[in-house]
This record gives sequence, structure tokens and C-alpha cells, in this order.
Amino acid sequence: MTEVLPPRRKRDGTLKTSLIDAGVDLLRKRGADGLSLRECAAMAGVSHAAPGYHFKNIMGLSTAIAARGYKLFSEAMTTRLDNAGPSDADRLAAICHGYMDYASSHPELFLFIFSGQKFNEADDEFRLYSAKAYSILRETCAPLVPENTPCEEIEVLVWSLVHGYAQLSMTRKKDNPQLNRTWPAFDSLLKHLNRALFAASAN
Amino acid sequence: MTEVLPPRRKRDGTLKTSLIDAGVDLLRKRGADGLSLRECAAMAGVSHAAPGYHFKNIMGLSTAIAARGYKLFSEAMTTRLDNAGPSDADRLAAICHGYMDYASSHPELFLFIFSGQKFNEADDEFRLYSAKAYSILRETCAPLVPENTPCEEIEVLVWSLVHGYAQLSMTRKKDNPQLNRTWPAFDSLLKHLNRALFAASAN
DNA sequence: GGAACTAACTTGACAGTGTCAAGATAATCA
DNA sequence: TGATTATCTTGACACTGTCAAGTTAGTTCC
Repeated sequence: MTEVLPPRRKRDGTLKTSLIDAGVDLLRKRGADGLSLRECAAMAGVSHAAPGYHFKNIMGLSTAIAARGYKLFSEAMTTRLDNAGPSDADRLAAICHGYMDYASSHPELFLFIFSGQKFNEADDEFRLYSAKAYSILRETCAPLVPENTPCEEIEVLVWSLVHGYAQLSMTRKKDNPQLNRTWPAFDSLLKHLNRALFAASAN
Repeated sequence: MTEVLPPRRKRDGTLKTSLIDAGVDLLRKRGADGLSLRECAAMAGVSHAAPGYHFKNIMGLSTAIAARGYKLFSEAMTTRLDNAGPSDADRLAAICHGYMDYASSHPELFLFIFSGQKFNEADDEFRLYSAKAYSILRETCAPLVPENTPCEEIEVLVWSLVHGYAQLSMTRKKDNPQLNRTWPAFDSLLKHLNRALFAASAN
């Protein structure tokens, strides 16, 4: 007589987080184009339209995932900074290594936030965490900026190198299999970066 | 009596190209997640399933678009190289500028090929053109490699810097609006790269 | 020129998708 | 306990990629 109903999710306020978790899972399994609102809903054990309540549309979910991506990104750099030596070079190396930590432990998020997907740039969390990441870079680079040089020049130099390296590391299997044998470690690039930076200050 | 039939596309062997054109258009208008087989078909004036004949599935179309992306990429570098001075530094600057030319004149393709989308890496054209791009880099960097240094170290240094700069230039509006005023030109980064490289050879 | 053959499509169907409106239910508070 | 509100469900719609089957155009052969 008493039917066995499908188990219902408790309304404990954790659905939003569960949906983001599910989205990250999907990105990891299927790549940057593998996100699906309905599948996230199913993974979180709710009906197909439930995500629409928390995220207005799929861009809303994407933006929330990207915000988490930036958050973890900042945390990876902060963790390294907290354990770094006091010198400017140590701290520069720390954020670079944090960058690489993030890219290798969360490749799906790293690729996603730089995928060219459209996000809702008005979203508060998204703006907060993406700005945070850049401010860590800015503060770490500040002592390295030579006189009469705009700080952006050094920031973008460092950012470009580490970002480019991380992205190419991740896509090199596709582009150029022959490189896999001999792919250089980031430290070998850092050596060149240090030469450029610390020679500059003696200019 | 004689009905007016909808205009039929001539079977002139150009559909495949038209579909790729349409796909590039869509990417430009809608971003990296805006591709649609059916819409490409409509834009090319054929039925919804016609693309399936030329490209087995949507990954087939994506791969063809990416192959064109790499082709244009190589051509942009070659064009600059053809007009470059004879010195190693001139040629290095030339491929960097070619890289930037490509990123700014085809942002949709640039972002697409590095978007983390899955492509069919067994595809002949895709492999041909992506390998070509890397071989241009390799040849241009070869004279800059110091003794006792693996060539990949210099290649990846250059590649990372220019790629990172191009990608960040493209997404900076999203991440960091405050930077727009003072975004440095690539030449200012190139100055630092040159210092690192040409100091290295005197090591 | 006509028949046979093949490449290049069209048509139709199906399961999946995002999004919206409307209804149902759970939690909270008076 | 009853009313209210936040949270979710149900159902519908137009759209998507993919496949099987049918059709048409172009070519080849006699």
C-alpha cells in the first residue's frame, strides 16, 4: 500500500554547492564542452529544472564554476607564498609554483576559466576571486619593478610566461607529441625569467 | 502548376568549406560554446543533416575548424618572417608579431584551438597544420639555443611568453578591467626576453 | 543518348538539451 | 495551528546531434 517513493533530497541549503561539484566533475570527465544543467541536476539528485532556481541559466552555473576556479587558483598561490623564503626571487618562484600546482591539480578548471566561454562578469563572486588572483600577482611583482618602468610591464611579463607555460603543458599532447619526451620543467624557464628581471634592475 | 521550389545549392564541392566558414562565423558571434551543426547547415543553405555527411559528427567539424585555425596561425608567422630582417633577434620578433597578428585578427579561432575542447587528433589536416606551427617556432629558435641547453627549453620559453601574452590580452577585460588603461605592448616584453636570451648565450 | 552507378545530399525520427510557467511541498514564523 | 515564503517538481516547448532510409544530381560506360 505504502509506495516506495524515490529518495528526496533534504532542503539543507547545500544544493548550490552540490551542483557546482557536479559541474566540475562533468568538466573533468567530458572537457570544456561537456557541461549540462540536466546532468548536474541528476548527479545532485534533483529534478531537471532545479538548477534554474539557483542559477538563472547555464551561464550562471558556468560563472559559479569559474568563480570557484579562481578561488582555488588564488589559494594555490597563497599556500606557496606562505611557505616561501623572504627574498623577492623566492616569492616570485612561489606564485609561479602555485600557478603550476593549480593547473596540474585542477586542469579542468584551469582550462575552463581560460576557455573563451562567456561568463557573467557582473557576478560578485566571479569578480571578487578573479581580482584576488591578480592582486596576489601584483603584490608579489611590486618589489621587482625597476624604476621608470610601469608595474604592468613586469606583471604581464611574469603572468604571460607562467600562464603560457601552464596552458601549453596541458595541450602539448594534442599539438606536438614529439615534445613529450623532453618537455622542460618550469624551473628552467624561471631561470631565464630571473636573469631578465634581475639584470633589468641593474640597468 | 510548376511549383516554386526553394533554391537548391549546386553540388559544386564547396559545401565543406562553406560549413567551416559558417562555423568560424558562429564562433565569432557566440563564443567558443556557440557552435551548432544545424545552424551551420542553415547558414550554408543545406539541410540539417548535410554536415553529417562531410564531418561524421560535431567533433569532426570542430577539428576541421581547428585545423584551419592552425593553418592561418602558421601563415601569420610566415608572412612576418618573409618580411623580417636577417638577424636572429629580427626573426624572433617576427614570429612573435605574427603570433599577435593572428590572435588579434582571428580571436575566435585563437581561443577555440586552445579552449580545451576535444578534437580528433588523428585527423590528418589537424596534425599537419598544428605540427607546422610548431616547426616554424623550432626553426626560428634554433640559432638562439645556447650550448649545453636543450632546444626545447628556449622554444617553450618563447612559446609560453607569446602565447600567454596573447591569451591574457584577449581575456583581460573579463579578469581585470583596471588593467585596460595600461596594458603593455608586446614589444616591452620582448625587450626582457631578448635580454634573457642574449645574456644566456654569453653564459 | 540512355542506363547503371555512386556521391551528395534530404527527410524523418529519436533522445537529449536549456528555459520557462505553473503547481507542489517543505521550512519558517506568527 | 495557519499563513507565508523559499525551494523544488512537473510539464511543455523549441532547439540540439545523430542515425537510418530515401532521393537526387553527376559521372561513367555502353
